[in-house]
Order: sequence, then C-alpha cells, then structure tokens
Amino acid sequence: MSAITDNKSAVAELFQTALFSAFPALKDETPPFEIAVEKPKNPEHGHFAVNSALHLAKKLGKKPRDIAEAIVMALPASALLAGTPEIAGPGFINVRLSRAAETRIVDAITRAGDQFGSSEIGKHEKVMVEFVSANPTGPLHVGHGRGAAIGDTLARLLTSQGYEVSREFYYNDAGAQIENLATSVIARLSERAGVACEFPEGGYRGDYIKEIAERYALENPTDSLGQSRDAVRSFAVAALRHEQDLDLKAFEVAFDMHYLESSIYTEGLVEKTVNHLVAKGHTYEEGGALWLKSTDYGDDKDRVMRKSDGTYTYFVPDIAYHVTKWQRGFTRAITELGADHHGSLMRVKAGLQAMEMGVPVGYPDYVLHQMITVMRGGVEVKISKRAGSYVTLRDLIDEVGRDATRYFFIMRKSDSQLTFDIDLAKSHSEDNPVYYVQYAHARICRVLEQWGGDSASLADVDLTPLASTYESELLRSLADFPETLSLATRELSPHIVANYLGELAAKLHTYYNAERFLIDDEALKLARLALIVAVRQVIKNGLGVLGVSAPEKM
RNA sequence: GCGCCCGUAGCUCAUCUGGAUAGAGCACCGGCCUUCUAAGCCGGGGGUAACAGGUUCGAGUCCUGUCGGGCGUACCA
Repeated sequence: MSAITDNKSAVAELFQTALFSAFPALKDETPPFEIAVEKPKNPEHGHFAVNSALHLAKKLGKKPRDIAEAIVMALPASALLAGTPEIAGPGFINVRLSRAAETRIVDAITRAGDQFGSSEIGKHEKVMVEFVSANPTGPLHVGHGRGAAIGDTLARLLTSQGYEVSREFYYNDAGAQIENLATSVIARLSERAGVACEFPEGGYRGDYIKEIAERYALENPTDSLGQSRDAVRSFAVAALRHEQDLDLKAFEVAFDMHYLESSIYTEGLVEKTVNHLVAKGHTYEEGGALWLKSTDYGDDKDRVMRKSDGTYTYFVPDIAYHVTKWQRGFTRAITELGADHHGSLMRVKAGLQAMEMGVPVGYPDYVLHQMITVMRGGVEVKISKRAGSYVTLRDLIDEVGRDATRYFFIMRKSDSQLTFDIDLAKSHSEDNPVYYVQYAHARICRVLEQWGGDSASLADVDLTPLASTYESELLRSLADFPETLSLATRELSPHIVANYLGELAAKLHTYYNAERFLIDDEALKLARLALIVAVRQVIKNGLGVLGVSAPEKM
C-alpha cells in the first residue's frame, strides 16, 4: 500500500463523510453513492479533484456549484488538506494536500525500496505468458524480438502485481515448416557435394541453411548427402533451437517451459480433443471433412478440423495446446503473437468454449504486436546477410545493445506499428528515450557522489523545506508509480511504463537544470537529496520492470 | 464482401476508469556556455483530434455511419 493510495483514499473517505452529512438521503441508495476522486491533468487544479457535484446535479435537482459548496461546508477538519478546497469551473472541487501529506510518498519509497510499486492485486493467481513461440526454422527476427520484449515485460509486470507467472515458449516443431527446413538443408547438402539439384520452391534461402548443411556434413561424414532425412531434420531443429536460445539469452529473456507441438501428437491430444468436440456435438461432417461449428461461439465461419485426406488442420493442436494451459492450472493465460496471426484468435477461443470444460469466455487474453520497420540513415533496412529476407534480433542487439532494443520494442502501444530507428537507438542524446531515462538515473548518482554523504542517512530527513513547483511535480509523479504499474498490468500495456519513465526523467532533468542541490542551506539540501534518491529508486524500479539496466555512470 | 487494428501539430507519439484551456520531443524561429555533465537551459509560432451524426451537464475517449491505411479472411502452418 503506497502513501498516495493512502492520500487518495483518505481524501475520498473525507469527502464521503462530508457528502453523507450534507445529503443524508444518498446513504440509503443501493448501492450508496460513492465519491470518485481523480487526478487533474493541470497542476493548478490541485492534487485531487472531486466531480461528484456534477454527477449529482440531476439526481438532487440542484446546481452543481451549490452541491459542491454544501459538501465543502460539511468537510471535517483534517491535517491532510492545505486550506479549504476550492470550487472551480462547473462544479469541480479542487483539493490541495498539506506539505506533510504531499511528501509522505518519499518515506514510502524509502521503506519499500525495490518493492515500491509492487502489489498483491494478483493474489498469487497462476498466469501463463506465452510468447515468442517461433518456429525453429531460422534465426529470430525483429518481430520475435518485439514479442520477446513485450512478453517478458508483461511477465515482470504481472509478477510485480502479485501473480504467479510462468513464461512459456511453444515450439512448432512438427508439420510442414519443419519438413521445408529439412528439404532446404538437404538441397544445400546436394549443392555442396556438387550434385545437381533444384532448390525447393518456398525453401529457406538464408545463409544459415548453408551453415547448417556444412556442419551436418562435417559431423556426419557418412551421410554428407543428407539421405537420412530424420537425422537432417533433427540436426537442423536442434541447431536452430540452440541459436534461438543464445539470442534470447543475449536479450536476457528466460523461459520456465518450452512446450513442443510434437508432444501434442505423441501424447494423442489431437485425437482426444477432436473426440471430445464430437462427443459434445459441436461438429459435423461435410465433403469428407470434419468441421467445428465455431460460428456457435462467435467465429465468422465454421472451420475444418480434419481434412478429407484424414490429416488435421493446424488449429486443432492450437486448441489442444490451450486446453493444456487450462488443465495445468493457469486460470489466466496471455498469448503474445504477431498481429498477422490474429485470424487464429477467434478459432481458438471458439474451440475452447466448444470443449465445454469451464474455460472462461475470452480465455486466453491475446496481446498482438504490429509490424516493425527498421531504419538506418533514413532508409528502411530489410535484409540481414545470414537470414536473407529479414533483419534478425541478433543484428539489433549487436548494434544498439540490449537496453535500447528492449526499450524501443515496448515504448509504443503494441498494436500500433513501430519504427525502429537504429541511429536514434545508438545515439547518446536526449532524443534517445532510453538514454534520457538512464541518464536521469546516472545524473542522480553523480550528485550523490559529489555530495559524498551516506544516502541511507537521508531516510528520516525533514522534507517540509521542499517548496518549489519542480518539487511538487516530482512528488506528484512519484506518487503515480504504483498506479502506473497496476494500470499497465491491467491493460497488458508495457508502453505505459515507458511513457511514465520518460515523463519522470523529463521532470528530473528540468529540476536539475533549474535548482542546485549542493547548497549551503543544509535543511533544504538534505530534503532535496532525499527527494532525488526517491526519484532514483523509482527510475530503477521502472527500468527493472522493462528489463533495462539503471547505470550509475554514463 | 466479411472480421480485427489504426487515423491527434510538418514528423514521431502522449492524453490513465468520459472532465476544466488536447500535451511532449523532433523540426522551425529567437536568446543563453566563468555553471553539480551545453550529452544542456529559457522563450515563440504551429490543432475543425479523418469526416458526419448520436448518448451525456461534459466526448480525442463511448455508440452508429462514411472515408483513408494496415493485417487477416485456404480442407496452408
């Protein structure tokens, strides 16, 4: 529980008392009318605003301003408030906190430290975040990178809010893509051995296929033509999985579980799922195929589950996989995908409902991310040498670093398109949003270093000397941090955290440039240092949620 | 055709469960280096929130329609 939540709910409680004493009849309503306290955008409107007078105007048949006045008159005395709240505009009541109430947030941050901003909202509910889930058919590309950054940040957010989080990677290691991979490697093996062969239509053409063929031939001299298709296939999959693991490690994204699509087949879950759906009566046969009546559950057309040739379409294992999530006890599941997969959402949700096994409507939550355009020197970069047709995650990490890559991937709403400007991500200037935030952290470290005292000794400093508008602005922002995290978690929107940090850093830089910290007035100096130590803590916690480091020097 | 997402300053984007005069940065214009980092600061111009309706005391935000952009819409995975 943070101090500002205390302030906000304390203000709400105060006004609730006043409201009921001014208009006792409201208490008898079911449910009783509740005061809503909000934070005005404009600082001139105080710390909090109460707009209940506007809501109640019609109900009470009075003018909003008269109602507001009656409420203010009925307010009990409180140390929380600075002066009498004023009535403004059409009937807003603007509340200003006393200095003591306003600065409480600094103590709260000091006490909570790295835990500041976390909560128990999740009540240890088990939630699975599935993300990346790339086919092991090539190096990870920038889209996977965006998915990795978003998924991992969501997992961190959920953890901070008291959920029990499990990260999972779903490997599509079965099916046509994998056969295509094997075919491509075999073609390169033939080529390498000087055997004439046509490269397969739609095969993977990146240089990495040649590398794999080269290694396979070296390690399997008796099969340098790749005549053992099974051996080639498993060699290639293992090699690419290993490479993807290394990329993710460099990105500092770790998974608790890798779920193999092939295990869905080997464990017979496909048949089990189909039989279950048939038994529940949600299927029919037509044209030799077995169809799911997904239109009964909101899909725009029915879907084939078993083709007339007897094989299953891909979405059956998708359903079976999501069933396992539910059966493994994940009462919440988040599936992070590229937006080009959005066609499968409705089918999976429909399939899960048709299973009639108590899965809540809307399960799982989908978070989709839009395409990325990579820019360098003002022109779009489309190709990496190794992968051939796309830019790899590794290219970005190697060129701009993990911190900038992660930050850039999450700083925009995931469902809007992202332009990744490599020059910007590398630059050490305020234009670079990551640099700007990290620099704020380093700058505070620098001031403390110059001061030379022990920052732990600032814990009990008297904060009442803080009086400038810069300081009020910072206090206000600090108080917003817990809500920012809970909002970002609720909305499954990591970019909210990045936006917050950008604003906090801007306020810090403005403060830094306007006021001096190392001054002769000892009381004011210590108060200011205590404030910026709190700012540093919040920046560190915020960057931690994004998986970005908070450097002490830059 | 149908479904999903998007449309806010010249550009990139904010605007928290509907609130008060829609905000930042870049770019542009004008000032500031004897300073804890000029890797910076201060000031200025710039808007019919795609468009048209509706709900509301109040709409960029919710609903409907139109236009524009992206993606999807296989007995492909």
